[in-house]
Amino acid sequence: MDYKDLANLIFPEAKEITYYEEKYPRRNLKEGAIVTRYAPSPTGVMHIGGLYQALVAKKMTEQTEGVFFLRIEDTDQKREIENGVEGIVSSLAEFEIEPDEGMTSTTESKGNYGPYKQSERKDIYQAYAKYLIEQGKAYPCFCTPEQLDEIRSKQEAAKIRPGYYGVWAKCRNHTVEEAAEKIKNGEKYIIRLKSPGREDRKIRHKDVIKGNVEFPENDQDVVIIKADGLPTYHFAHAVDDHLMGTTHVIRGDEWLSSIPLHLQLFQELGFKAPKYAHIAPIMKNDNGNKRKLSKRKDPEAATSYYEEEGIPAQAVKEYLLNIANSTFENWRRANQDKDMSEFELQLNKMSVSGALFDMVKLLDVGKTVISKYTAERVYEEAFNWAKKHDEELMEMLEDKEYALKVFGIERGNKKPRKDISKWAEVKENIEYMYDENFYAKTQEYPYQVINEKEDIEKILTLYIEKYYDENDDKQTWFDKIKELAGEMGYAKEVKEFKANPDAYKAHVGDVSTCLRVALTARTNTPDMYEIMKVLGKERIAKRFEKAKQQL
RNA sequence: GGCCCGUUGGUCAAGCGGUUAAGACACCGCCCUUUCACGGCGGAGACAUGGGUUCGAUUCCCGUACGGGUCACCA
Repeated sequence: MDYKDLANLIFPEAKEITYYEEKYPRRNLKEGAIVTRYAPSPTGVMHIGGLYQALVAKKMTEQTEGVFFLRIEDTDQKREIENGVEGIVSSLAEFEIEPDEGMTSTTESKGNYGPYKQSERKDIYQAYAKYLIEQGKAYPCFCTPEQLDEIRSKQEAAKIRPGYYGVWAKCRNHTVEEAAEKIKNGEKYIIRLKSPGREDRKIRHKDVIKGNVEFPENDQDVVIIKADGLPTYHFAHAVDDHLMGTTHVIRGDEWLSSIPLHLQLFQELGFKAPKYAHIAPIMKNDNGNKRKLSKRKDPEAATSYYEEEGIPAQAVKEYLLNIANSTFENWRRANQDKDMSEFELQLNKMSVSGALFDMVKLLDVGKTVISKYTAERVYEEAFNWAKKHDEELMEMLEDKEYALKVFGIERGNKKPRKDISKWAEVKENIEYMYDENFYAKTQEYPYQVINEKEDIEKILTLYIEKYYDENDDKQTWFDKIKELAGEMGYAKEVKEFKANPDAYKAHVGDVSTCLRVALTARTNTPDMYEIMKVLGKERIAKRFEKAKQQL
């Protein structure tokens, strides 16, 4: 009996690997094209770190006319959650990160290198495991979990490196006959790699992001096929990425220390190893300690958070791109109207250590992004968001014509206002332009310099009766406020006031503020001329009446 | 604990042996302006630490401290 017989005993049904090698031919792509993937396990909601990886991977393939595919790593049935795949697919879609190949729903996929769900690739893994066994590079292990625990305890007690290797790898030394015997007796087993590595030797490797790294060789006889017949991550990674033609493995840096194992697996299987790019995680400051953004503790760790808050997907992506390559910021400033797909991301310029997530900066990106939108687009997005998350806002926005006027204030010019960073802020931002909300909620008027009852009353009365005309252009409109200021004995020019502060109680700016407060009950609003135009004289007059009553 | 990786202003970060150590966000001041924003100008603020190597170290080497990752029939 030889290895081949043992392999046949273990996997009698498995095909020759040449079958798969021929079924999945090399991809015909142009020189330098990157083939990479996003390969999550469907174990929970999508994480911002996953989105980050997917974004980077997608961009690299776009830039090189390569292929980006979505592979589902569901080899651990215990951890899988319901609708896990659906969640991943829809999250990616929400951020417009469309895979060229791979899963498109829980059950469907596209592309010629599938299945793209590992649980459906069992026969493939087994064929390659069989291939290794035939060559004596893998073997069945009959150790029970209890025995494994025992080994570990001994190792810990003796303060030596834990694991299944060297003299501790009992089943490694079984003869084929012994192994066959045990199998025939019905003993349970898994398949382990017979590692050719030695811990006292080093391997050097160049990671695309981390640069040169050095590790001891892998000497662990890791499990490659589990008791349920499915592969472990490591084995599936090697087989899949070989068959799918992956050129670059872009993944989280928690995998960096698996490099020796993975390289060894590729070596033993006779595959050409891909390039690796290990991305640093996105961190969070937790009482002075840095830690990974956690789904449990940090709401902003879930990609759904951004949709709920109404932070545009584009803002999230631009922020992420900024973390990836800080040169993005400069590029963005120089190319304000270009699509971010034109920015050329460079893997080797990515930071080797994890960046702290900065919500303030994200929101700033959001402001800039939204400030560039047309009123129409702001309306559409805000309305869509409101439909899902804010009924009151949705009702406000039902009158589209009016809403467009409101969103059109100081928008579309060279220096648009940057006052909305996310859709959840819209209501607070425009509320006062809606009479129903305005009258229901306004109790206090924050008058500033001009705050005496008679003065305010007089300003409001004079302004509406004598000065305001809806047909005035902006200059005339403002000149009239100056005239009003003059009539009231205030300085018509701020400069005049500053030059001679004792001659006046206040200046034209203070008059404006007084009007603004009476009109909106705030000190901070966009251009008042435009606001008045939108409201119309009648509504202005009504608001002034209320303001007077409240004095 | 072993093995890896890292450490430039509050945050994100340029930098590759000689720099006044960029820039962005946040902060402060000024200007512009009817106000608020926007914009412009300016300010404060950093190379973790100790040893080497070198004419010269933020940059190279070693140690220390701190942070992160990893040591499963999880990915």
